Amino acid sequence: MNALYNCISKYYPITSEAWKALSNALTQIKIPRNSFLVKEGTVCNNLYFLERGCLRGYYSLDGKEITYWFGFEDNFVTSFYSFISRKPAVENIQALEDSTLWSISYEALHLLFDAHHDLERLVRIINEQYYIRLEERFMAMQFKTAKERYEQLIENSPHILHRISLGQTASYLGISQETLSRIRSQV
Amino acid sequence: MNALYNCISKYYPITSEAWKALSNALTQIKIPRNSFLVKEGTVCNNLYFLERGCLRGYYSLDGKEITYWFGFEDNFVTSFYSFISRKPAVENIQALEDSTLWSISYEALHLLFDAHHDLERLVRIINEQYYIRLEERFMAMQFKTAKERYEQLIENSPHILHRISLGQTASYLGISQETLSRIRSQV
DNA sequence: TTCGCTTTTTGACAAATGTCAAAAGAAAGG
DNA sequence: CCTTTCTTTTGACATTTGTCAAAAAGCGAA
Repeated sequence: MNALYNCISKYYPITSEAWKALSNALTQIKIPRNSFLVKEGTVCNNLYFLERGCLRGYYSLDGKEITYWFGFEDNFVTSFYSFISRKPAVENIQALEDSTLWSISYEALHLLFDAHHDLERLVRIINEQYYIRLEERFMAMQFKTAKERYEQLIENSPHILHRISLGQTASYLGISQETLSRIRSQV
Repeated sequence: MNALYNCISKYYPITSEAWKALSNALTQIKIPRNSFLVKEGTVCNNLYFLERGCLRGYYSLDGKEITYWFGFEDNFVTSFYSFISRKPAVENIQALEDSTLWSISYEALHLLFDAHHDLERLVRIINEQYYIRLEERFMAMQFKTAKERYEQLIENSPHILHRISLGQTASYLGISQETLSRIRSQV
């Protein structure tokens, strides 16, 4: 639980009462490689913190799997749309490695919000940071060529290249596996 | 100020004290067509609510203006990255029509957060909804063809087509004006 | 209406990327 | 060590989209 504490402290230092309440509400879960944390069509009722391992989020489109996200250590994870709107998820989240997470339910989290203004602030701040990251990715997707996006990935997230297969990385970049293979051989 | 009250009530009904405090912190501003609400290189110190008019956000890239966002009535507006991180904005926000907005400063907003848990919750919830919208646009950009994105725009935001020029709409969709013109003639 | 300006459309061609199929390479299990 | 399976690379070609230039259409002011 230390990793989580350190992680949230970087966003906003909550009081020790708030931390105590939060840690009491958390459950540790371990899932094996290839198993699912979220399945499309079901409501995602939990917010997770990924302590160890690696996950990917993907959509099914015309029989293909399109990866839109990877999660590594110290990432918060959920089907954001489903968790917030309480509607069935349209995407899957799957473990790419054996993974250890901490889990809190929607209900428990919102009870904590009522009791601890602190915690709601923490989540507001984390949300904002995740919004900014998404915005950056959106801009890159709209304005940059495949090659530029690949170079940006090397720059910003080199770990992806080591832990993720080419096909899934290509999907994440919004290009075909063959195109990524060719870009890579140019550099 | 009614429009704002109605708008936020749809997200989360705040107490009348919180509303009183909020409305006291707001300033009305009116800006003429073509003037700037945010200029790149400057820190955006305010969060705005657009009561009447129309705005666009754009980047300058290789001498071209790339529009990434339009705002209409009942939208919250700011350079999110700049407002949150307190760093200079990389984009511009410009009025496309004479516009009326309500403005609150970063400092005032955060003082209100301290005093009214309510208001912080409201903003958390609004942020979450805006996150979901961005996520949807991101998915469309990654997975859909220009034509599909255009059809989705007709479906979701037909008002854009009436109030925005073709060139700016094309930029918003991430395609060239010529391509959009050709797509339009096919349908 | 007519002139001048802006926006939209069209054509010709180039560049980027996708698709399909096959070959090469790497990894895992017996 | 060999076989099987999965991943990556390569080739040939199709499709999508971009770029540049010019024509056409729309629009406001005199």
